[in-house]
Amino acid sequence: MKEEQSLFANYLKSKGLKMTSARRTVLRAFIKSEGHLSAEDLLAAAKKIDPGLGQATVFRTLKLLSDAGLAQDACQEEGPRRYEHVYKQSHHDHLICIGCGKMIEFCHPEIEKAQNEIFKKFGFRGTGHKLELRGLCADCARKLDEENK
Amino acid sequence: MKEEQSLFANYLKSKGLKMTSARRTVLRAFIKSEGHLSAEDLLAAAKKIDPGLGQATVFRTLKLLSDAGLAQDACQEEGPRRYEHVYKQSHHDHLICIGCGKMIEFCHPEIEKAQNEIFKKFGFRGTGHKLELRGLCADCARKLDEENK
DNA sequence: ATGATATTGATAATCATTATCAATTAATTT
DNA sequence: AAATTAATTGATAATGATTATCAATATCAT
Ligand SMILES: [Zn+2]
Ligand SMILES: [Zn+2]
Ligand SMILES: [Zn+2]
Ligand SMILES: [Zn+2]
Repeated sequence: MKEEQSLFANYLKSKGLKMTSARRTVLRAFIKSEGHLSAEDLLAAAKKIDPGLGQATVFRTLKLLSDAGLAQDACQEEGPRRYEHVYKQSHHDHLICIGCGKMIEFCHPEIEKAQNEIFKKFGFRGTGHKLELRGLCADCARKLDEENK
Repeated sequence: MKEEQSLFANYLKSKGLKMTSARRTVLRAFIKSEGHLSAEDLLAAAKKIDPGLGQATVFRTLKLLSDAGLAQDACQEEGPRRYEHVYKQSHHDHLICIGCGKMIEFCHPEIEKAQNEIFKKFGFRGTGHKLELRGLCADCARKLDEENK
């Protein structure tokens, strides 16, 4: 928490940007948050700290947090963009049930390794990736089978 | 081509929907297309066949093609949704340069295999996945290094 | 051909995000 | 500590992509 604070502060200073109370508010709300949250979610959380906060500021600050390496956009389901913590957070990918929306986070080392091979093969300097597996969870698969019976 | 025609016709019939000239136009334009195209792209192509075609129809038909299994949405870069052929097309994933936008399609069997393991591990019935690797191509990496020199 | 129903294109509406801008605030310099 | 400079803010308008609405039209099983 304190660490994320100073990481963000350093980032801002390095870019000639200012640490403001609005940004502190958004950062605090983001740090307290969990999972994948949209700008709207974060605005709601931040307004509990400062009701006067504007929504544009949340969009702007979320982008800064992303540039600063504190946030990254999580799986791109339909709907608004969603962010999650990246600082001190282990990398993971997402498995989503297209029936009920349930989401599972996982990390598969071999996939990660294979991705590096791809980068090398095509002469790329890898910076990241997004992997999203989609399917039916056991419950939803069963339900579907019964319906089609 | 003829095959995609009849696949689509069958899909429509199975859903109680109608094969119309507008849908035939969109399908023809889609079949002739290559790569990843947006609704706007497809509208432009389809208007060359029938200038009176409405854009809403393209959005609607693209969704139908997707439901029918002829199209799927390709990598989700910023901007509008993009579709690509799926019928008789081998599966592939995408490698994108964040510098110049260059995109490479690849398929890595081990990644595919590992994904099936994940599905099994969590009791899912897999239906698909989207993997997007991001990085700098050799050219862009070199340019960046020189700038930061 | 007839009738029931799906479809069309035009248009308005929606949703998420960005741009604009005058007033305010933060960091620097005196 | 005040003045200076430039970035930031919140409100609001604008944008871009997509979806909803609806009266007129086209399709298809009968
Ligand atoms: Zn996650
Ligand atoms: Zn489920
Ligand atoms: Zn592709
Ligand atoms: Zn490049």
